[in-house]
Amino acid sequence: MRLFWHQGYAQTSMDALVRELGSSRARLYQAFGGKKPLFLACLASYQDSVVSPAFAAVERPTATLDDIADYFDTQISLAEAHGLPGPGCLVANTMTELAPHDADADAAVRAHNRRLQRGFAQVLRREAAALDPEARTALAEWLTASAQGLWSYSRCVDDAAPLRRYAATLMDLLRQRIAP
Amino acid sequence: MRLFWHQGYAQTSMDALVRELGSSRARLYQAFGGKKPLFLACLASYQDSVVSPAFAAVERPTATLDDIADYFDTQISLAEAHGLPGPGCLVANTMTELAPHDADADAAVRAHNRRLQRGFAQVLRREAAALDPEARTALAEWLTASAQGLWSYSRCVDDAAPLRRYAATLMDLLRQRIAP
DNA sequence: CTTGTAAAAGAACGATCGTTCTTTTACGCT
DNA sequence: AGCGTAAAAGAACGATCGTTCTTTTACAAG
Repeated sequence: MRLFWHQGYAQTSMDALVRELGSSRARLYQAFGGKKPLFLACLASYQDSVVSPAFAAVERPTATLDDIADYFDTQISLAEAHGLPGPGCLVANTMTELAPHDADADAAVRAHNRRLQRGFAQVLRREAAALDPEARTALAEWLTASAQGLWSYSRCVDDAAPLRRYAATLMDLLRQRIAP
Repeated sequence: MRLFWHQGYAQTSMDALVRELGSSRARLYQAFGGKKPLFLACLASYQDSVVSPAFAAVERPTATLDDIADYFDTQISLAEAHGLPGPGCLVANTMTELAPHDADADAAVRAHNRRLQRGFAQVLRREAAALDPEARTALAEWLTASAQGLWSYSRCVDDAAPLRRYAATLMDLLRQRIAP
C-alpha cells in the first residue's frame, strides 16, 4: 500500500511491490490476480487503516464541529509525520491519476467522497439546524472537495504550517456561516 | 500538451506524443532534449494558453470579487467543454503526480500557486480592506488551495453542477467573511 | 543534372514493464 | 525413510518504454 500511496499506480512496479511486501510474485498473482486488483485491495485497506481511524469520530452521532476540525488536524499531523512534501492521500491521488481512466477506481473514489460528505452532513444537521437542507448539503459537499484541496496542497509545501492555516480558515468560514 | 494534460506524465509515451504532434521523434529530441524537458515546456505553454486567459482578469488592478467568481466559472465551463469527468488542470495534476518527485515540476507548480495567491491577495487588499493583512493572506491561500480541490473534484463528477455548487459556496463564504 | 547537406522517418537498442511458467523447496502422509 | 503435493522463488516471455542511430528523403547550390 505504501508504494502506491507514495509513488502512484503507474510508477509502482510489481517488482517493487514484491520487494516491499517480502512476498513472491507467484503469491501476489495467486492472491490478487494482477496489479490492478492488488491496487484496489490496497485502496480498500487504506480506507480501513487510514481513513476510518481519522474519520470515525466525525461519523459518531454526537460528533461536533470540533470533531471535523480534529479530522483535518489529524490528517495534517499524519502528513507531517510522513514528511512534507508528502504522499498526500491515496484516495485523492487516485482521483487524479486513475479514476478518470478506470471504472473500478472511479467507483472506489466516489464511495469515499460519499462517505466524507455523509459524515460532514450528519454533523451539520445538528450543528447547523437553522440552515435549510440544501445549504447544509452544499456545505458538506464543499468540505469534501476542500479535503481534496488540502491533499493536493500537501504535495508541494515544505511544512505543515500552510496546511494548518488552510484548515483553520476552513473552520473559521464554516463557523461564521452557521453562526446564528 | 493535450496528452500530458489528459493522461498524465507517466501514461503518455513519446510514441503517442509524436503521433499527436505529427512531428518526428528526431525533431522532438532535437528541439527539447527528452521527455521531461518537453513536459516542462508544455507546462509553461499551459500557463500561457489556459491559465493566463482565465486568470488575467483577476490580476487587473481593478479586479473585484466578481472577477474571482468569473475565474472559477470560466474554468468550470472549460472543464465542462472537455467533458466530465475531465482532464482537470495540468498544473493540479502535476502537483500530485510529478511535483513530489521532480524538482523542476515542483518549482513550476509552486510558481503557479504563488501567482494565484498573489492575484487573489491583490483583489482582497481592495475588497477586504477592513481585514488585517494576515487574514487576507490566509484567505488568498485558502482560495488557491480551494482551486486545487475544484480540479481534483472535477476528475470524478459526471457533470458541472457539483463544481458550480462548490464555486458558489466558496464565493458565498468569502463574501460573508469580508462583509462589513 | 549532379552533388552536398540538413531534416525527417523509422529501425533498433537496452531497460523495464506486467505476466506466465518452470524449477526448486519444504512439508505432511503412509 | 520415501514419496506426493502444494507453495515459493526466480527465470523468461512478449510488449512497451525513452532514447539513439541509421537510412532515406528533399531541396538548394554549382
